[in-house]
Amino acid sequence: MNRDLLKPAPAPTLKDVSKIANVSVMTVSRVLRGKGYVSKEVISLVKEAAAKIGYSPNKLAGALASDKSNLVGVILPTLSNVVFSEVLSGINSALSKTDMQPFFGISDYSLIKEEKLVEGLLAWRPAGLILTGLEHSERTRELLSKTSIRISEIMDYSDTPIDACFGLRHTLAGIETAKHLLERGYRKFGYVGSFLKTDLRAEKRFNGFAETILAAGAQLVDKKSDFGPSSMQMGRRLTKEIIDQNNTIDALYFSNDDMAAGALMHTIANNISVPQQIALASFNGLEFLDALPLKITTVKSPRFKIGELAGLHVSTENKSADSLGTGTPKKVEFPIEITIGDTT
Amino acid sequence: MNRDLLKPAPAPTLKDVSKIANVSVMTVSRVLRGKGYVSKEVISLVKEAAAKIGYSPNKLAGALASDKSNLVGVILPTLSNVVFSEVLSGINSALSKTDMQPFFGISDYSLIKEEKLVEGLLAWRPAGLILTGLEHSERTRELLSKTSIRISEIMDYSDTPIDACFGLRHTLAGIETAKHLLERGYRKFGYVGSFLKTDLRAEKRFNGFAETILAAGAQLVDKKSDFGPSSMQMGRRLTKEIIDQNNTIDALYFSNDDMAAGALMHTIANNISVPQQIALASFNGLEFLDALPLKITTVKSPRFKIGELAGLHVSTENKSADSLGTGTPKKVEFPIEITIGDTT
DNA sequence: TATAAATATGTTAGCGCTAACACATATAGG
DNA sequence: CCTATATGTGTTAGCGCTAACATATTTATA
Repeated sequence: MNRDLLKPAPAPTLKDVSKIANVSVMTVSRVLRGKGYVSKEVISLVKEAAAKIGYSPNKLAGALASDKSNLVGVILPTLSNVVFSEVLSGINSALSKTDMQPFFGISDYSLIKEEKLVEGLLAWRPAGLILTGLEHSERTRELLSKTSIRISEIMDYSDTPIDACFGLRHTLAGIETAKHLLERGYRKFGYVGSFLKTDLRAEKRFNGFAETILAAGAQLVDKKSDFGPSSMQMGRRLTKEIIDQNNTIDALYFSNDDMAAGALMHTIANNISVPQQIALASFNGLEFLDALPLKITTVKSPRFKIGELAGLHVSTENKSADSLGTGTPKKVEFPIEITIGDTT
Repeated sequence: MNRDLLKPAPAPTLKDVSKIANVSVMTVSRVLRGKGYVSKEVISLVKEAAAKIGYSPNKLAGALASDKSNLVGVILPTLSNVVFSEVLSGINSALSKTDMQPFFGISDYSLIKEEKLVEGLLAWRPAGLILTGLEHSERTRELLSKTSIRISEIMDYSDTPIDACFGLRHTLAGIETAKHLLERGYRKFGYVGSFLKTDLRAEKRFNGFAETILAAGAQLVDKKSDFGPSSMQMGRRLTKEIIDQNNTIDALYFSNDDMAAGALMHTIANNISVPQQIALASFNGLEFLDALPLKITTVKSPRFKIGELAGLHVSTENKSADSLGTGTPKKVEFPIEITIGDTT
């Protein structure tokens, strides 16, 4: 049978259910939402009728009428980095415990695309919005300021978020990593990154790192960066380049674990001893680092947890959720925790 | 200023715009949707008015009134596997070229959860639905059969999908991998998997694999499986176990690349020569394999492409999209392509 | 027993938008 | 010049649902 030819029989409505159950539409609505007073008998009557005709509530109509949707918009810069699928996983985990429904957009690290996405998602009148990062276009801020929905800015941290924020200070992550490497005695540094100029948080880490080592009189010998998503392959390739071109570098700092893991693969494949010949440090603390032959020194980012908190925040009723009191937190700064591995 | 205290000024409506532009609501609607006849002058008038008061269309109302939404529901088994973030990425890539808006749910490889998700997503009257796999609960099928929206089943392949399907035959993938290993002379096999009994596609690959080697008179020496998401760590751990407990195994087949990569790390850390002492083969062909010291023999799955095709399918108008003719394809079976690496 | 409060239903009036139709006016074709 | 078609705008009537109010009826409470 060709389902394209079947004319779409209109989906049953509350009215259809109400006719069968011999009650008013409103009563059916009450039963199906579990709101208001309805007698036991009517409840089962209605539920049977609804089941019988396969009633499916129309949330479009419900949201329009009640002026509240259970949609939550999520904007992430990319999906090609596990970091953000883990964040999404955390968000989903929090939301799936409520009746909230996540929908999303990918900004490709572009503030302009973010703006378009905010505009588009806002048209669905969501109950909340989750944005990545603290940097937004002027117009994005304007759009956001005109609404009163809950907003979570994630992955980065500021004391003055638009509404709520969950993350850590990336400059500080760079600083702490630099301090650690300086303590270990490294003096000639290289940096290997990706998403040049567009990954603002990686940029902050680099800046914190660079300032710290320079202030200590150490040297930033070279810096390799490329456009496009970070990956083990890119990390391996750029590491080969930077090592081949600079024989004085004694430590490399990476924009993230993927890149550093690629570097480690290069050292393994080329019998370069780590950390004796070169030290490696990065950022994120991804789970898979545990499986590598050498543990890479890194800084943990609580990705799943951040997603959970953000999801929790946007799915909480407006009233009860003060930064004071027993409500869910509005600002959480995660401390910088260096995981010292075998590579430094 | 406490934004919680600001009473939410109701968002401007078409009516508000129409008053300022001195035209009817319908004309404003026409301008903003670019549908129907409107004079140049009125168009700019209306656009100015809309911009002035910061009008944002209410898609809930629009979708309800026109009985069509641009929402596309996506159900994936997990986000903790790059495979599915790449699929999601492909879906997003296709949809972002249209005006379709993806929203999603995670089934945790459970058909019951999938059923609940289908029910929930259907309540938003989406234009299409993307499901992972061919297996669904009876009720899921019933729900789906009652609707006439576009449905893509992805990752697996069947000649008789509900509506459309994009993927490859997993049994065949297992068979081909087995054939390759048999050709290479391996005879004593081990299998290392995850998501025991719940990852139906991994199960199909294993079945195809096992039947083929047994039929050839070779031996399945041991099988290690664990619950929970696959990962390099799990792969490394289970590989250590299976090797330590079976000194006769000469080749290992893995449920996927993550697991196999973990195995490779184990062999590197323990100076086990691959493929001389033990061969490794797996499934997916993830990009990051290219960065490993040894290329793992695997079977490519076109994850991004599948996502794109599925997104394309559900975002296409119903009429033009036959399996015949020039429309978008409804069934695409990807051939099994073994990438022979250094590990077999 | 009177009366407030809780329980149980129904009625009315939209939410913000668009389809469908009606009615103009302009332009084209013969 | 007159009709046929294209262009431009407005009116009416919902989409399927819920908030708010109205009205019973029952159950507590003093």
